[in-house]
Amino acid sequence: MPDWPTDPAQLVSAQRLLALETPAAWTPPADYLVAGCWVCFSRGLSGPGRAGDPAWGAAVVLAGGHVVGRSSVAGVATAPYAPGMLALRLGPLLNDVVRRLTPRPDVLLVDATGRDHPRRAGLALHLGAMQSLPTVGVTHRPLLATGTWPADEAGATAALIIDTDPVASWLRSKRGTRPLVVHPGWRVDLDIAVQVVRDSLAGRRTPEPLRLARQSARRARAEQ
DNA sequence: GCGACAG
DNA sequence: ATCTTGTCGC
Repeated sequence: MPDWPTDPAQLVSAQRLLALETPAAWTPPADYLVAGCWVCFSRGLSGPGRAGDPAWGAAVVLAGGHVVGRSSVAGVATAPYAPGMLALRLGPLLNDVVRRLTPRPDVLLVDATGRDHPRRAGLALHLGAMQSLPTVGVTHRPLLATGTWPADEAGATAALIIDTDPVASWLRSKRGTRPLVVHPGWRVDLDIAVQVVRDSLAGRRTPEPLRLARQSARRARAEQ
């Protein structure tokens, strides 16, 4: 496995190569294991931050709605946040958390974009490629893509496009709440990405693997 | 030139 | 991103 890029020029170059790759499409098996990963920072931190910011990462694996594995780690951010460069800030820590995760999930949810990115290679795609793991991105809003919201009905979707390319999808995960953005990641296409997120909702707005990973990361922070 | 900009 | 607080609608 190659090392995680450590400077902006290296990341941009890695993203350009990543965008050209065409790995075999993945489809979920019956009773697949779905994981989520999350990073949280010190309370009160605001703005883009900087390299060395204390950070806590966690990942949770679910099987049929039950937690079957967890990992968490205390570490640091490796760069300030900049749009299109999130992988430089969070990549090494998330890579570490996911590497320690057992059992190995079939698919991983990441709070980041995929093809909705200046070089069509957001962190959800990048993390999956580094881990050889199918990934799905879930964010509150698009990075570059545009599209109107879906109907206010649970499960409704609407296209998010860059130029004419559908790169992500709005998904109304719960009626009466803001829709999520679902991003196909490594080895996952748009329809499968939406299916995986719908499968993991458990009636809430936020997919259960991400909600539990966030909870786990905050718990790790509280123990410091 | 200006604003917007995953987390 | 993170956090609190308040307010509204069911």
